[in-house]
Amino acid sequence: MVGMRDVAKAAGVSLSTVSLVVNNTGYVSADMRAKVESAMRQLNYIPNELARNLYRNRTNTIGVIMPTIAHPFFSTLTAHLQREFAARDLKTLLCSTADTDKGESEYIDMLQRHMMDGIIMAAHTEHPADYWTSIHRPIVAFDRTLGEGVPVVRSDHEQGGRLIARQLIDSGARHVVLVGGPRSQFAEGTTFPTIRYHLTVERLLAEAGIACDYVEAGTVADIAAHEATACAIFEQYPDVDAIVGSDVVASVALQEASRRGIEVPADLQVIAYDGTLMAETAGKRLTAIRQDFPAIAAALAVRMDSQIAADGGPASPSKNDSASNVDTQPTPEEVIPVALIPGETTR
Amino acid sequence: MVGMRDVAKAAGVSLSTVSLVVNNTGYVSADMRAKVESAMRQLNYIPNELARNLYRNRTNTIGVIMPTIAHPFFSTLTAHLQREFAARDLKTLLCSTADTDKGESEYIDMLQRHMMDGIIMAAHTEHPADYWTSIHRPIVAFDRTLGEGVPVVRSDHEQGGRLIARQLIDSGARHVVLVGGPRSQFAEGTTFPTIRYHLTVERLLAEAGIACDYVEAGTVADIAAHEATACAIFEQYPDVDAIVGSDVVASVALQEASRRGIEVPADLQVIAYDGTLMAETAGKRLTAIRQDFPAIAAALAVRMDSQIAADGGPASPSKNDSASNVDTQPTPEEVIPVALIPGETTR
DNA sequence: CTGAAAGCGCTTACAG
DNA sequence: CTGAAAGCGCTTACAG
Repeated sequence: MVGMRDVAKAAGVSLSTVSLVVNNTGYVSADMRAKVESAMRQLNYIPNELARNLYRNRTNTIGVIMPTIAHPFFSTLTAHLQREFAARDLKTLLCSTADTDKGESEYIDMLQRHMMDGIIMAAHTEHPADYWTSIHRPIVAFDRTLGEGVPVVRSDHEQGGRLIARQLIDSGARHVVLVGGPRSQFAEGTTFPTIRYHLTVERLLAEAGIACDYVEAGTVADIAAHEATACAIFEQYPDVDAIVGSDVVASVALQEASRRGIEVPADLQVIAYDGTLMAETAGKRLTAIRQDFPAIAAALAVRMDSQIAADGGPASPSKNDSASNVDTQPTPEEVIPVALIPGETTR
Repeated sequence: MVGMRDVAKAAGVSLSTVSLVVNNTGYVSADMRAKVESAMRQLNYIPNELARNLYRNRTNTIGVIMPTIAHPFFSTLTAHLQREFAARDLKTLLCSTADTDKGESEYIDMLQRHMMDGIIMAAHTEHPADYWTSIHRPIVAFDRTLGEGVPVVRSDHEQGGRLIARQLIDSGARHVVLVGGPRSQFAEGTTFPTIRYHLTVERLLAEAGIACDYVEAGTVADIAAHEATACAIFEQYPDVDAIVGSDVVASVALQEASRRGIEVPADLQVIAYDGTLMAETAGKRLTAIRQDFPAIAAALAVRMDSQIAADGGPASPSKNDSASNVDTQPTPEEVIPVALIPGETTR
């Protein structure tokens, strides 16, 4: 491997001069620069990023922790995140928990060992808040509360709930089935804000006197379970006339309705929550609550910027129980609006 | 940051002893080990991976170059790749060209700068073969030929074509429309083997005297174009009675057929090529040629293993025009069988 | 403006 | 079995 030393020797200059040229830093006379550049070309010199990484204690890599990239929600989110990061010269490392049998802890470990500069946390976690707040490295949460000092970006699920409820009420729905994650996630103080749309829908429908049942699908990574759940709805609630669930659930429910000869939207309305590509490729264009992926990704990246800036900032005075390198402002929570995109599956 | 030096000092031993304990290498007496371990715990020592990376000239990271992770084909492939890599303690770096406006060259550059140990190349490329063969670092191609010394793993698209043709012939199709990438990719010596299934289908249908038209969809990353194309088919070929395209194209075509009141599969058959989750969430379960993602990922990972082993191997004798660190056996091409999964969209 | 030196935090021969 | 030393390939104060 040809290194800076070789270039320096060939150009007849010192190591530091080569470094200055490579990094385009400081002042180097024109002919020095020329000599170095020609030597670099001659030798086909390529700087080794690992050495820089060590010196700077940075990898310019952000990990994205999520259940599985195979789920359209996360692949869409990740695509947008990658765009934001790339614009900042940051790389995107895939950290799927379901695709690898690695838990979040292993990825956090990698963060601690400086294999990444920060982490976007978008998977469910069972860790108590003090686990997350004790990490003292750049973390930004997507759609879940991890404790003081960990900024959160999420969609406005209450608004999503209101939009769904209004649609259902206005169109005269009478028996709504909501499909979502395990009901245990609804506990007070849950880290999992997604379910707020369910709570909002339930409340508003109750006020309007509309029947509303909740059906548990498996966890987000268990896509087969979603399919089974969607089909089972029709057995369990033969008079259902509206189904609300993720894009996957909604698509499969729509397919099953068609199989049973149920008219959509006349006899059954279907609303998808997420609004990924899959909402457009189902049997009909699904009416969907669309999460604003570009805005979410942009907000996450901005938060990450400041977490990283704080991390690189003034070293903490070594009393590691009281001080942190990372921003500990009262947890900022940024809420991104959603929109109801009318499709062919609602009246 | 607490480093090995601090641990050594606290434990009253030398740096190397700490290193031996951390890496669990060589022989360390029990009480030495105990002292070191307690010091590590005390100080909450976490090894800095960057230093190791520099020494070993390795990052244990594989980049996956693809058009966009938002496309179900690539998100599925990537999920499986990540599983294989994780089992080998390798991380997966996302390298989407369409999601970042970065070309493959930028990712290859990162490979050269040792920011990754290897690359899986699964995007289309306009570079001539000598570009790829001149890189001399671990690269494994998925479904495209990049030149001597770059191993290829691909699905058996000829078999896929035969399965499709047989299905269409046996079911009495009379006017088939094939949807695929730009026809220019069909040139002799193309780097893009995917289109072989189109060629096979065309040939077999011609032999059977069945009409077959080819319609160009946009590039794989341009999903909106796929949707438009699928709809346009019905205008352009009113008597079409079978459509073959990617999962996305097939799903949208099926949706459009339903909108037009066309009976599937009685009056129109639809076959999806890929067999991702999306083939299951369309209006009906799509009959699909399923690419064997687990097998593909496994094969890619095995090839990557040996490319990396060769890369770390004996240094080339510095005559960089004749020798390479990387395996230059006659290009191995591994062909993975596909399967036709019957669904509700064929007769 | 340029060069010699120290150092990023670890690992690994090599003596003892 | 343990320690002192050199080194991974670069960067950045610091003298000249």
